[in-house]
Amino acid sequence: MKRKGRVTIIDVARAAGVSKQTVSRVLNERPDVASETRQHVKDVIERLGYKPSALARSLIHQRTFTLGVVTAGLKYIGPSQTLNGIAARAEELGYTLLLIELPTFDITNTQPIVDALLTQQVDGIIWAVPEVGKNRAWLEDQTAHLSVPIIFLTMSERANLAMVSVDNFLGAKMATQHLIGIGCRSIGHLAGPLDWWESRRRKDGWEAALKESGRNISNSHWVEGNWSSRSGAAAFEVLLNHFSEMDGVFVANDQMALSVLRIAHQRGIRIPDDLAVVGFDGIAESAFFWPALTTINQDQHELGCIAVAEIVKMIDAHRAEQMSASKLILLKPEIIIRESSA
Amino acid sequence: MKRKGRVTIIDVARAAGVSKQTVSRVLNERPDVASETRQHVKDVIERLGYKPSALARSLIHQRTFTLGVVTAGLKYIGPSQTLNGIAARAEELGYTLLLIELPTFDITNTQPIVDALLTQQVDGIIWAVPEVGKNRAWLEDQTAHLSVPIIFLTMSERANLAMVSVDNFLGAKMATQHLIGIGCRSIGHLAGPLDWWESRRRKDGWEAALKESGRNISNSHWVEGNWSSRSGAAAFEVLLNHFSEMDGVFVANDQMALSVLRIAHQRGIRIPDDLAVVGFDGIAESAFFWPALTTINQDQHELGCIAVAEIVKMIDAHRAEQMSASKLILLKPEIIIRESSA
DNA sequence: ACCGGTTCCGGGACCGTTCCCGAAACCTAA
DNA sequence: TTAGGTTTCGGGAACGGTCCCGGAACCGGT
Repeated sequence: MKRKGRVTIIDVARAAGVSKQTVSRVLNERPDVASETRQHVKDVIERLGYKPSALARSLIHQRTFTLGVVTAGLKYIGPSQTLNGIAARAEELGYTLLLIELPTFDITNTQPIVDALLTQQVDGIIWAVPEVGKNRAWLEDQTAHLSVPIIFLTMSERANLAMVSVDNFLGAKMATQHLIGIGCRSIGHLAGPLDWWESRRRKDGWEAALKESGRNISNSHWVEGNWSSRSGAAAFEVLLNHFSEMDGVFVANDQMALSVLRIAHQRGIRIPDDLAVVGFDGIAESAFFWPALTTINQDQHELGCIAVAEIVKMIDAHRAEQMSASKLILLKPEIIIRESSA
Repeated sequence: MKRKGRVTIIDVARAAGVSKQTVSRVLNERPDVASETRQHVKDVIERLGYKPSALARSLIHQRTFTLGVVTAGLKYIGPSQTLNGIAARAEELGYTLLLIELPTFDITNTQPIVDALLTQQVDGIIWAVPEVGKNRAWLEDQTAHLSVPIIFLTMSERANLAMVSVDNFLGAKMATQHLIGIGCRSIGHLAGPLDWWESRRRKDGWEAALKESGRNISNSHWVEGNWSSRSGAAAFEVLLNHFSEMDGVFVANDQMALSVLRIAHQRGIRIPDDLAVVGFDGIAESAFFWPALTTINQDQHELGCIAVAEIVKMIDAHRAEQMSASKLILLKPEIIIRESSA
C-alpha cells in the first residue's frame, strides 16, 4: 500500500485532485472551500490515514505549543504530584510537554539543559526543581537574555523573575502555633536538610512562632534530617536526648514524622499525651499512620496547575511584545488536625 | 541588538562571511572545513548565541529523537518511579520525552492520544499505563497499522506486541510461600481492584501457592480493596470477621498493608505472632512502618529503563527496515523480609 | 607546462506545511 | 451586455536546516 515515508499533504492533494493549498484550507477549517470539495478532501484524508506534521507547522508558525519542564526527584511523591498538575493543566490549555529530569537536585551546570530546550524550540520553560544549595547560581547571568519566558517553582524571591511556591514559612508557623494552642510548653523541630530553601523556611516559621509567643530557642531544640524516614529516626533520637522536656515536635515532612511515631512507640512515649507531633506535606498515607498524623497539607498538584497557567499567560504576552510584570505567587497551605496532636 | 525572530544559520553565515553550508558543516563537525574557518564560525555562533533548530533538522531527517510517553496516575508512587527510569535512560540514549498523562486509568478512547503523538512525529511510543478494565480494547484494530514502534508496560501477554512488566504472579507466589514457610496455617489475601491486571495476577499467585501446598481456598479468604489505605482498612475488617482463624495475610500493596498494621494494633492482634503480614511494592516508607513491613519489592525504575532500551532497539530496527521479533520481558521481583513476618 | 588528486567552499533543491497574492468562474445589478 | 463583487481555488515563496552536486584553488609528479 504505502511505499515509504509518511503520507503528506501533497499525497492527499494528488489523490483528491486538488492543490495542497485546498487541503490545507480543509485542515484548518477555512471558509473558502466549497462544501462538497471539503467533504471529498476529508474522505481522502480519512482513507489515506493522513496526519499533519506538527513539525512543519511549528516551523512556519515559529511556535510549537510545547512547554519545557525541568524536574528532579520524580521518585519522590512531591515532584510527581507537581508534574501531575502540570500535565493536567497543559493538556487543558492545548500544550504538550517536553520533560527533562535532572539526575540530582544540586545540578549547577544547567547550560546544556536550557540549550536543549531552546533547541527544541519550546515556547516556555517551567523550572520545577526546588532550590537546593547553589543550584540557582546560573540565574544571575543566564536568565536575563533568555529568549523564552521561564517560571520557577519553589525558590526564594528574586527580582524580575516569575515564580510560584507554597508558603513554607506560613505552614511551619501554623504548625507551631497549633502546638502552642494545645498547650505544649517545649516545642522541638526536626528540620529537613538546610541546604534546601524549603527546609530553611520551615525552620524559620517554627522559630518565628516561638519568638512571637515569647519563648527562646536553643540549638538543642532542633536537629537536621535529610527528608528520609531513616534520617528522621536518627535525628529524633538525638532530639530526645538533648531536649528531654520536649512535649511537642514539628517535623519538616511526613516521612520523618513516620519514624518519630515509630520510635516514640518503641520507647513508650504516648502520642499525643506525652508528645504531640505535627508533620508537613499531607501525604495520603499520613491519615493511616498510628496514630494518624496531624500535618500541614500543601497542594503540589495545584502548584503545577498554576505554574502552567502563568507560563501560558507569559507566553501570550511575550508574543504580543508586551512586557508583563513578573509575578510572585505564594500558595497557602492548610493544617489537617488528627490524632497525633488532638 | 537582535531584531525579531530567532537567529538563524543564515544570520551566522552572513556575519561570518561564509555560506550557510559551511556553517552547517561546522555544526555537524564535518572534516572538510579549514580549521581557521571553523574556529571563526564557532566564534560567531558563540557571539550571536545561535542555537540550531531541532525542528528544521527533524523535518529533513524524518526523525525527531523523541519518545512519546503515555502515563497515568503520576500522583502515585509506582507510575512516577517508572517515569523516573524512563527519563534517566532516555537522557542517556539521547532521546527527549513527550509526556502525556491520562486523567484516569480506564480511558478507552485512545485514538486522539495516539494521533497527537503521531502528529508530533515521535519516533516511538511507550505506553506506560497499566492494564485496567477494557483500556486495551483499542489494541485489536489500532496497533496493527501503526507507523511507529510501540511498547507496552504492565499488561497481559498478547501476540505480536512488545511488552515489559514485573512478574506479579511470581511475586505473589513468593510472598505466600514465605508465609507458608514460617508456619502460617491460614493465609488470607487482601487484593487490589480486580479490574486491574496486576491485581488479578497477584491474586492468582496467592492461589497457586496455596494450591501447590495442598490447601483449599474459599471466597471468605480474600477481600478486594482499591489500593488505598482507606480501602485497606475496610477490607481488612471484613477479612477479620469472615476468616477468624487467619494467621497470615498477603496484602496486594504496601499502602493497604499500612492499614492492616494499624488496625491489628488497635485490636490487640500481635504482629507477627498472631498474624504475619506481607505487602507488595517495596515503597521506601515500608521499612519504617510499625512493625517494619515484609514486602515484595518491584523495581519500577528498572522497568522504565528497560522499556526505553527496548523501544530504542525497535526504532533502530524499524528504520533499518528489519522486522524485529516482538519481545516479552518479565522482571523478577524480590522479597524483603522484615519484622511483620519474622 | 600539463594533469590527476585533495582540500575547501558555495549553489540549489528539498523536508511538509502555511501565507500572500492573483486568477478563474459565477452571480447580480445597471 | 458589461462592470463589479463574491466565491473558490492554485502558484509560488517562506520557515531553518541538510544533502547532492559541482567548481575553484592548491599540491606534487612527470
